[in-house]
This record gives sequence, structure tokens and C-alpha cells, in this order.
Amino acid sequence: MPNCSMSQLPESSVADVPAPHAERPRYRVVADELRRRILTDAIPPGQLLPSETALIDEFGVSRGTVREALALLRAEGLAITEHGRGTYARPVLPVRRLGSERYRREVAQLSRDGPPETSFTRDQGIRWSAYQLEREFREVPASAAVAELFDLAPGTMLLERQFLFRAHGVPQQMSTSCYPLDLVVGTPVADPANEPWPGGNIDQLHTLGITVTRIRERVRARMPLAGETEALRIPSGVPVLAVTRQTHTGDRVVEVAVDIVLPADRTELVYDIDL
Amino acid sequence: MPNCSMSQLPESSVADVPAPHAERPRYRVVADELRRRILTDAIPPGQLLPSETALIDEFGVSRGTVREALALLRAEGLAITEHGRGTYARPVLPVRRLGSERYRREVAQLSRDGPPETSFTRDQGIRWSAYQLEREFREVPASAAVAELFDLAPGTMLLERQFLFRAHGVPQQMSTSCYPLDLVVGTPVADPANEPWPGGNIDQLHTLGITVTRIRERVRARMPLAGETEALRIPSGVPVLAVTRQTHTGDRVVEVAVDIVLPADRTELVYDIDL
DNA sequence: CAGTGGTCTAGACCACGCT
DNA sequence: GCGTGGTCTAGACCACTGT
Repeated sequence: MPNCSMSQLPESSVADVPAPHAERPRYRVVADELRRRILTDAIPPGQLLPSETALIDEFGVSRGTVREALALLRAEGLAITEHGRGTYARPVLPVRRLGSERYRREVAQLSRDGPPETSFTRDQGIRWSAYQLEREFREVPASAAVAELFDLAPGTMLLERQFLFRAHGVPQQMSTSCYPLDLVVGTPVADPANEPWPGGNIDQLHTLGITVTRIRERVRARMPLAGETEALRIPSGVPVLAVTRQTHTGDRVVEVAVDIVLPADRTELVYDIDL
Repeated sequence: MPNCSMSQLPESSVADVPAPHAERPRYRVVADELRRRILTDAIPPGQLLPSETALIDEFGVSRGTVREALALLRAEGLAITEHGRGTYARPVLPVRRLGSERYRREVAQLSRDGPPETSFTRDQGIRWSAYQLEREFREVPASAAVAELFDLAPGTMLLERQFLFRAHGVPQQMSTSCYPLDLVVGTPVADPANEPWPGGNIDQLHTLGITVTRIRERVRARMPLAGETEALRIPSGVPVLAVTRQTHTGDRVVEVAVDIVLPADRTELVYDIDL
């Protein structure tokens, strides 16, 4: 009975005021329904979602609300939007599988007969003709973080090598790899023209008389930085895998890759642990 | 002086029309400046950003524009917002390091003297008293995907075990792990009351007379699903690491964890590759 | 050109956290 | 109660993609 008087309230007019969101906010209702359609394959990967105008009509909400719902789906990695075209259910991309076998020299040796390979062209059958490598070499003093990974004094001079790797025209990976400068200065390894080096880092070190005995990789994930979003063409809602690699000879660290950045929608890392 | 003629333009009135965005959109200008402050530590982790009202005044834009800028920073994982309080520079969380040593039985044995440990309590010194485990066991037929990971026929009955793992009250991990039902039915392993099992899966299998020889982990990253965001209390802009694990005895797969889900802002996976 | 999304404004009211 | 962010509307104009 306390509510009997409710209907008598002078509610300005009728639906003049945006109804209060006592329950789930409207943009969530829209997002939930679209998410359902995507996850149940009612809208299969790659297919267009209804246009903003259509959603305004279907749900009876304003454009701002529709756009908020779509922004949520993008942040969840379920949809991508292209200006002038529309919003799509996120297509499933072919996955690049990176196994730890890629570091074994025997595998590298085998590929000598065919096209050049490195630790990141294996596991996918990418051919020499299908990938490009942009690189830039510099001599820099070790930062505190890198020095710690090398177990060297900060300021020790390093050869820093930055790579951007494309396969089939699509950027697949950025990385920064460092050697202690005194290890490589004056050798073919220090010459950018020799990249990509068949057999990769492990073979490079082998030509310097160094046999790699262990590699340690630390894997994290995060959202891409601004530069990475552009360079790797990462759509919103897609994280990156960030791998830090230490290459060991016995207890000595002879190479460090600070941040191997891989778009997570196209990459799987595979590790075997033998017990 | 270059602006003298400006005031003579018949610009309808004065600032009546939102200036066209010939260059960078305004919300990006706001976001770029705030990002700069965060990354240069002008606003250190955990500290409040200016309020929306303050940003409206500082940049002379509308509230919608300010909110769009903040949404961008959240999506980049740089800021988190709390209703009624404000927006903070994202605090740096203590990282849980998960090394592959955690699977070695010798390590598990060592911990027998102290509090119970599993493969996911090691590497962090978490004590029995500091973590809780929620679990739910079910008997289910293998889906096509799981059957393939086991190399078994789809429909084979499995014991499916779901876990939610908390440390210090904070949810740290969700996972679903499966054993072939005929392997464990009627044994202590099939009893949820025995979890957490000291020494973890590897020790469980050992009591069944099975010695694990190899573990394969496949690591991917993605944005969390709706349920994961709630269960693991993941703020927006933080991805999850999704690990698929196969536990081998020789060539036989005796355990599969379909999706070990780890919040990426609190986790680092470490793998050693011996060559 | 029409249709799509991108940017921006002004104003309204609701809900949370504090003091 | 005040200040914070959360939700929503209505309308405007810009910019891209197609025919």
C-alpha cells in the first residue's frame, strides 16, 4: 500500500525523463545481447554486427548508449570497428605456435638446406620469401634492469638490436635483443646486413665459440603501449605477450632480449618441461 | 599578432560550435597528457588523477570528452577508476612468479615437512594459512577439444575439477583440470575433501603408480570473460594468461588442464629450456 | 550520393564514498 | 551534504567507405 500514491505522482509527462537504471544499465543490456549473439555464433566471426542506427531502433536507446555497449565489446576483444564500414565480430586469426624446440641447434642445422630460418620462423613453415625483418643496431650502456638480467655492472656497453618481424606482410613481433659489446664487436654478428641470421642467436653465438646451454624465458601479458599498437597493428581489446629471454652458457648470461612483444591474438607459446 | 584577424571572423558567435578536430582529437590530447604524467611518474602508481571536473577546467572540454580520455587510459591498463573516489594511476602489484621447478617432485617432497604446497603455492612462499581453495568436482564426458588434448575418443568419461585459488584473500587463479575417470574413480584423488593435495597433481598421480615424465604448457593471453572478471576481480584493461597443460607419462596424457586462468597484472611465468 | 562510424557539446539525474 | 564518478539523452558536425 505504501506505493498506491505512486501512479498519482505528477511525472512531468510520460517518458520525458530517461528511466532510472534501477537494475542493469541499458548499455550493458545491449552489450550482453550482442555478446550472446557473438558467442553463440548467431553472428559468426568476421560478420557485421547491426549498425549503430539499427541498434538505436532495436533497443530504443540513444546513440551514446549504443556506442558505450560497442566500446565494451571492443575492450573485451569480441569486436572490432572499422570507420565507415561497421563493427564486426572479431575474426579468428591463424595462430603462430612457438615451441621451445625452436632453440635447438640441430633443428637450425636441418634448415640450412632450405631457406634461412631463425628461432621465430620455425613452427609455422614461413618461407624466406614470406617474411621481412626491419632492424636497427646501436651501442648503448646497460640500464639497471638489463644489467641485472646480464648480471653485469650497469653502464657496461652493449650491442642493442631492435627487430620488427613481418610474415606475409603482417607484423608479428617486435623485440630488442642485447649482446655484451666486447663479445661481438668486430665480428659478423655485429653487422646488421647479416640479419636475418640462419639459425638465429644460438648459431650466432656458436660462431663466436660459445655453446648455449640454457635459455630462460619469463612470460607476462599486458595491454600494448601506443607504439606497439601501431607497429604491430593491434586492434583494441587485444593484449600482447611480453617475453624476457636470457641466454646462458653455464652460469654466464650471453644474451638478453628485454621485451619480445607478440600480439596475443595470433600467438601461442609452447613449453615442454621434462621431469 | 597573428591572431588579430581571427576575432573578425563571423564565427556564428564565439565558441558556439565545437571546434573541428583538424588535428588530434581532443580526448586524445587529454589522454596523451595524462599518460605522460603517469609514465614519467609525475603521477606515481596508486595516486589520484585530477577529477573529471578539474580536467574539464584544465583542458576546456566537455565531460564526455574527459570521460573518453579516461576510458582510453583504463583500456591501456594505466588507470583504474573507483566510483565516488576517483581515478588512480594503476598501482604496481606484487608479482607471482611461477617457475617450471614447481613441477619437480623433489621440491614437493621437501615441502612435506612444512605446510601443504601445490604446484601453484610454490615460488611465492605462500603459507597454508594464507590461501584458500574452492573446488567443485564433476563427472563429465570429454568434449571434442579436451578429447584431442588427451588423445582419447570424444565422450570418454572424465573427472573434471574446477578450482578457484586465493592467496591473502585475493583471487589469484581459476582452473579446470581433468583426469580420465577410470584412472581415479574410487581413489582418494577423486575426493574433493583431499584438496589441496600436498605435492599437487604430480604427487596425486604418483600415488596411483604413475610417474610423470613430461609436462607441456601452451600459453596464450586474452581479455577476461565476464565470469573471470568477477571471480578474479580483474580491473578493466588487464588481460589474463590462459595456460593449457598436458601431463604426460611417456606418450600417454594422464591429465589435462584446459584453461588455467591467471590475472596478468600479478603473474609471471618462468620457463627454463635446457639445450 | 547515402550510410557508416568518429568526435564533441550541454544538460540531466543517479549512485557511491566520505565527513 | 558535497564531491566523486556512472548512466543517459538529443543534437550537431566531421570523416571514411561504398555506390
